Amino acid sequence: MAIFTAKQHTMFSKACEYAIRATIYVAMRSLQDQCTNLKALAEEIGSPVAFTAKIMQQLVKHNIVYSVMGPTGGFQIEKRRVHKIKLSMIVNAIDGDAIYQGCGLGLEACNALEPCPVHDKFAKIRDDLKQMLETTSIYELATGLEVGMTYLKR
Amino acid sequence: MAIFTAKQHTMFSKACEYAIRATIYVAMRSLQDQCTNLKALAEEIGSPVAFTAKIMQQLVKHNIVYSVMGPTGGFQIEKRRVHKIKLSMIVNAIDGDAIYQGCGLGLEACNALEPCPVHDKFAKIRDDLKQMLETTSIYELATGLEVGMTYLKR
DNA sequence: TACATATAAGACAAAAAGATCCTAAACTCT
DNA sequence: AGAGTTTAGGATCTTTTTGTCTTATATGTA
Ligand code: FES
Ligand code: FES
Repeated sequence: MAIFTAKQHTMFSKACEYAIRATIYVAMRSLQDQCTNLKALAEEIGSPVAFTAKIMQQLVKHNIVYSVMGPTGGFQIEKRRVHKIKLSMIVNAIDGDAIYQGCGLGLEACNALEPCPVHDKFAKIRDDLKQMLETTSIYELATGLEVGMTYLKR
Repeated sequence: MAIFTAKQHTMFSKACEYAIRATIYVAMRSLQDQCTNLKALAEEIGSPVAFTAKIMQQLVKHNIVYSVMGPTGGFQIEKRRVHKIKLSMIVNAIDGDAIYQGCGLGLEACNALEPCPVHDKFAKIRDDLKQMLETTSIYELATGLEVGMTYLKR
């Protein structure tokens, strides 16, 4: 029937996954005063080039990275801003805030006064996720990548 | 452009949200030795009837609930099984296990030996979520609903 | 200035998710 | 047995997500 087969719902959308990977890579390059062009970026994070272009446009609009057109152009982040960019900013720009603010069972809004059955248990996880996303900077993620301890593709 | 506008990626798919709400409601009714028919169920959890039918079919296939056809028929759970049904069983049946087993950045598989940049921070959240889903029974969620402390729709 | 190269933007296409509809099969009750 | 009710299952439709392609715009260099 092709419905309900081999689904794999993930924490973030594909677009958001690419966005986070892209930002980390651009950040690492930016810390070395290097601009990153689209083709190289997509290659390094293992994402489809044209789709990545769309995502980068969004990140530019949300002031997460800036872009330079023309030869030698590409995407970059001001060095002094790298540590100010948190994961939550990227997730919010691409996926919205439902993952760390919304009701786990999809009710109109999470409301502790009229909680859904999973509210207490879910809110704990969700708040931890929110805390993690809001405190984790791209800087710390980029440095791990720079020293070869972490990977952006398999 | 209609792309990248007002997205709200959630923890679970819509189908999974309905599945969890439905199972909790059917469980509550089952604890009162009552069968629940599709129309009433969809009404109580605020879900589209036909779509809910598809979801219930999946839950039946995965032995989470059983169904009875014909008048006085509907969905039910054996009383003694209610406490054995964990949230993880429903999530796994509908959304798969990626949410609590997969890599947060969408890499082929989560691998601590070749971790993605967010692995350490993400694994902590994900393992807490897994633990929560695997230990939370539908029984405890249904009892809160029964005494009117929790709600399945707004 | 001309040319090459890079991103921006919009249209378009394919696949998956979300939702509906219709017919078949099972069951209850008269 | 027959009528009415309820779930099962397949086909179909719509919307969103994912992804591609083509053209415009900006910029560095000869
Ligand atoms: S009401 Fe559902 S998570 Fe708070
Ligand atoms: S490798 Fe990405 S979460 Fe483990």
